[in-house]
Amino acid sequence: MVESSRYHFRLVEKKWQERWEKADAFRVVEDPSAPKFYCLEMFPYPSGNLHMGHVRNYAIGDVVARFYRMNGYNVLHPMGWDAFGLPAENAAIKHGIPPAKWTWDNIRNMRRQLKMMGVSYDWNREVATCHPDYYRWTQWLFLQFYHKGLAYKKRSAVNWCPSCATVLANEQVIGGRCERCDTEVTKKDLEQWFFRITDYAERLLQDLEKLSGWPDKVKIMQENWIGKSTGAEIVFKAENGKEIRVFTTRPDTVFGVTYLVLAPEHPLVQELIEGKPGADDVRAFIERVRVQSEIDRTSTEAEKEGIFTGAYAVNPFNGERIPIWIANYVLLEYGTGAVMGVPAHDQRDLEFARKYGLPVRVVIQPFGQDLDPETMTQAYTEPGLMVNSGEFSGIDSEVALLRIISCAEEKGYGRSQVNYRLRDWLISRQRYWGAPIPIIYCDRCGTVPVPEEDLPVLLPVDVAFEPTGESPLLKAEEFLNTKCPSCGGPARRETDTIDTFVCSSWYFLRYCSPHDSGRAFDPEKVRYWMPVDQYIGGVEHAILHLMYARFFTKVLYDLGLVPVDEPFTNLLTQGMVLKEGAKMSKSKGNVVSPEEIIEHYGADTARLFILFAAPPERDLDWSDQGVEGAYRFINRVWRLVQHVAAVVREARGASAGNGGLRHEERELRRATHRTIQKVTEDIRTRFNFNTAVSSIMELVNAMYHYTEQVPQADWNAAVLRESVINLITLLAPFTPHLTEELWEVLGEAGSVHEQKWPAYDPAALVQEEIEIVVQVNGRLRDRLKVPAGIGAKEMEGIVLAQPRVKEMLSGKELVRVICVPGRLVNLVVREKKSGEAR
RNA sequence: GCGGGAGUGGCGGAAUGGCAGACGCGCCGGACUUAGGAUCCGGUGGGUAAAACCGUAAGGGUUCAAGUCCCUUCUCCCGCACCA
Repeated sequence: MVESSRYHFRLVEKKWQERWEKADAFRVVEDPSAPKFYCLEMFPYPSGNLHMGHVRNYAIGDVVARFYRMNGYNVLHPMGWDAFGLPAENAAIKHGIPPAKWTWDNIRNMRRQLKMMGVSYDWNREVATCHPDYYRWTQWLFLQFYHKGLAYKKRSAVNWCPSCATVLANEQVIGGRCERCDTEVTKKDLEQWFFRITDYAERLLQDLEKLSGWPDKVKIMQENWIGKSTGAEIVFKAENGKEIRVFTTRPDTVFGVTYLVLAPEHPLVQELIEGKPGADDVRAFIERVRVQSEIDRTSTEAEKEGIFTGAYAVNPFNGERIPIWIANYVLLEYGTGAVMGVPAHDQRDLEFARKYGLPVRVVIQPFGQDLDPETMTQAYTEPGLMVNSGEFSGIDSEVALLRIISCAEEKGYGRSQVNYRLRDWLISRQRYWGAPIPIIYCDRCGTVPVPEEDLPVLLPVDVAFEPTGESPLLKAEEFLNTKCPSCGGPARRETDTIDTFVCSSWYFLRYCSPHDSGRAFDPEKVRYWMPVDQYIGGVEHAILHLMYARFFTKVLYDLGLVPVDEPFTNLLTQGMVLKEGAKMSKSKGNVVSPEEIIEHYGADTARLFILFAAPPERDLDWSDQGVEGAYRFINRVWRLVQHVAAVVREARGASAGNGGLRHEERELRRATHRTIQKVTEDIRTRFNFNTAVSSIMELVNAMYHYTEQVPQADWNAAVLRESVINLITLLAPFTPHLTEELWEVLGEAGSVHEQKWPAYDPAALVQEEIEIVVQVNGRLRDRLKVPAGIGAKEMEGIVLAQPRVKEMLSGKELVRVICVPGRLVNLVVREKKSGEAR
């Protein structure tokens, strides 16, 4: 083997990155004559440096993009920056760098790192959400929502992160804590802007069915998040005449109601307790619950606490007078903020009733069993026979449920009702580094949207942006004070900025026409490129980003702005990159820096390792030794090609056929074409890059085997050439620099990345002889070479004729023979019983 | 608690119901070499002298045949979590 054949990855990677850039190799334009493929990876927040999760995400995306490009698709593969957000402000506060500078510096560095990876992006389409050319259109979209009545302002108790000093959307509260900084979230009463995503709850739920290319896991998470429940709203009347609406999924249990419970914040509570003897105690209770943290309040383990208000209501179904309580476990935000207590048929209610000595009444009996309301400890929640329920007694509860709703509708004290857990999307943020909400407040005209021609509402520079809980823009006088677009009088701008999830809800549309200065996106180009054919990113966005992007797409579809109502046809959610079984983090000190790895081993090695180490959906444990392995493999390929390069170059134009080949060459051809088949299927149908790479490794092993076994003078140049050319082509999406260099080494024309993806030759896969397995009672007993393509009967004949098989069968009775053509023969035998022989 | 996913060599991981452990790492041996932490070749689940046999979290079942299908249990991970 040639000695001086070390692969100089540094020189090679740099060389090709420069050439690709110079040639604008991955630029793409609409081409109606070619099938399109939109390959998109979630764009990163420009935190300053790529991390291994990015490397994984973008390595996967690049294989997909390159694969489809080689398969004749016109591939859109863009990259950009989710560039507004809190870290820029926090860094600015800490280091005294303006957020804009910090962000743009980070973008520059991460762009450089991405280019080091050799990812095939069309950099002409790069977008950054913090650029006025971009956020102008984010603001424009806000206005479209506003005009459609989908953006509105309301006062309510909202989630507040004391550390970030801003409000959070419901989705951004994870287990009572801030999604970003893990601080415990509190409630604050504020007037805020919302998007009416609940109007789309049903469609967001229904259309999950269209997403056959999404993992079930993600769809289930969204389904749970939307949280549809069907039931009824029933109106109880309080003694003071006020209506108390309750939502229930079990209207069939309405005759079992023995009390009502309101959320402590329920607007009716104050007037209900007015003048009642225990009013002060109730007020004290409410105060106590209010200061309870969200976590304490909503934890399943938390003690259910309540207090009687002193007031009563009437059950419209049976006229019964029932006490009205308030309790910490009833949430104002869900349903109507009031529930009916049916202790016999709801576990929570039962526990509450037992604690406070409230009566328990059974109204549904299980078939063939008697419930004792005095002693039961488990609520009965299944269907059964209606009892104690007036005219509905004696019928099946599932039937009664519907009749009770009809009855309520007729008499006007209830109706069927669908309720969702999904809340409207709170998009105001009391922070600086975001797109200003394009709204102006005028004393005379009220809330006035900024006219479209006045966009963008520019974010002022030189603002003191320390988080105070109020928007820093309040202190920017020049920004704040403006003229009313309607009457020209003095007016104030809205000072809150837009949640960054809004910015990332439409970036995939902007990529279609990133430089269009007259509109958010060009409908014709969107029509050509959308929807995204393959979206790739972390599962942590399963709810937040992916649901918001779906919502945006649906709204824009309804506005006639885009032709699709789902943005992402196929979704791949990659697993995390771990080190020693734990998430990489600075505090654990187990962070592996992509840039260092690339400098030490090269981008191809980093990419290959990360694709080979685990299937993409699974978590991947970073292994330094595994990286070494990938590095070795790349050098092994390099040496192999160097070794055969002269012969392969000579053989240009020769075509390999099956005729007249010796055994070793037929085997090599077979290995080549089997690999083409395997790699193609692994990439296209399952994204199993790990097994695709392993099969390429097998091909390399087979080629080494050939060059060792057959003396160089006897090498079949055509067969060898076929192998090498295919090897390089198959490997091209994984290790683009190495393969491009080898392509040149072999003197091939053009770029390997412009080659047509190979198709396998079925004839090359044909074997004359195959090995089959002989089993006796399912246990492996022998292996046997038989001619390929023979049928079951012939196989059976050959096997039974084997001396070894005859020996194994002696003294036994052959009961049955199972033949799986091409695979195995299983002989089912049993001991001959002495009596029945012959 | 509810919902989802996963348990396979020393490790990462392969296996349309049909040879468990492909490929890689690690380890062992050989070759080449002044040298090898480079490279090439071979071996490598346990067990045995060799077989037999035992092995895919545990237990049961279906089947000629189960890592794969069904039931029960355990463990771990993820999501939701008083949702009325």
